[in-house]
Amino acid sequence: MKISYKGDYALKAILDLSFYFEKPQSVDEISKRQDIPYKFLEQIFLQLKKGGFVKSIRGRNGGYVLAHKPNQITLGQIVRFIDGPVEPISCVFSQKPTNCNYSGSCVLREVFCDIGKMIAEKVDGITFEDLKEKQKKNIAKTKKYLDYSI
Amino acid sequence: MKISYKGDYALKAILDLSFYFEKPQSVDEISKRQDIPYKFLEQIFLQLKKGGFVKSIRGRNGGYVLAHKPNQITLGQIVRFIDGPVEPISCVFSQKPTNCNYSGSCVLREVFCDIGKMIAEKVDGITFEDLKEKQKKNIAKTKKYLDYSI
DNA sequence: ATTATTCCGATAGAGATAGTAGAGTATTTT
DNA sequence: AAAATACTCTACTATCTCTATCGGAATAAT
Repeated sequence: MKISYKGDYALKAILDLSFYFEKPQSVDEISKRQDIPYKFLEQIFLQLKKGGFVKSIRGRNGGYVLAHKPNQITLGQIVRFIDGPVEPISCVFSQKPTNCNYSGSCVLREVFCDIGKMIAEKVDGITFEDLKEKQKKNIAKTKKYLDYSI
Repeated sequence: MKISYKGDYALKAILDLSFYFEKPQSVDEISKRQDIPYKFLEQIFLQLKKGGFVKSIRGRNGGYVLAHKPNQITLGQIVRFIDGPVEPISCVFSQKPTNCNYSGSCVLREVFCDIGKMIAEKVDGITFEDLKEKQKKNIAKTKKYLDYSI
């Protein structure tokens, strides 16, 4: 698993929307709040919409909202959608027969398979509701004021 | 962590050498045994040599040998050397201050930090001695199976 | 001298990454 | 009706990384 800028931005965007479940947020607002290049974020949202993660409201006062509740979207779903499989090497998930000499018994493959499972368990076990709640707590702890009106 | 072909080849090469600790193996032999493009493997060995993982013997009957015993080389060392940090995102390991809005309390960073630690623990806890022994056992099993099938 | 081998620098095509540009469409407000 | 806001869509670019490949020089054994 390697998170690209695009993936990172997508996660931040979804997390941002999680704080405003019902109210559409414009690309411009999110771009500024999360410090993401506007035009890049535009593209990312189009992709996230195609993936069924967000819905758009066009026209003035429009923007994006989550297509599902934050507790129904996992970190893993977004990561996989944007950056592909979370496994560290293709032989773990590809359909093609491995070209290892000891294909059936490749010890390296076994290790990476284990690691892939560990990662998957982690990212599939975290929802954006979890992240949102955790962020709220973190913010309370650091006593930082934030303009999240909920 | 994302393992490239180069990284995969490097791991296979080191594992291969682990079976012949004292006897130099030529790039040609390893290239054939592990099904790795010859010229690519040449480059990889030069890099591994620079990194102090292998030693070379030039000229006829030359080749490469491990610079240390297999139990003193970990999977993590090679992966990091060839493919860089095992952490899934740069904000986890980079020195630069994060450009998160909530830098001190970025929940995404926390998650990826956790994952990075999990991966590091795993790859740093496995030596090529471990892999070698495991492979031996796997081969024995396969052989047994083959004997039965005859 | 011949052969086997490492050493080294250059090149190249394909694809990914991280954007940028600009015109078009939909909706609301005035 | 017009203006303002905001999403939609296609295309483009510049840089980098990945995965090699090529040709030859240096070294050592026979």
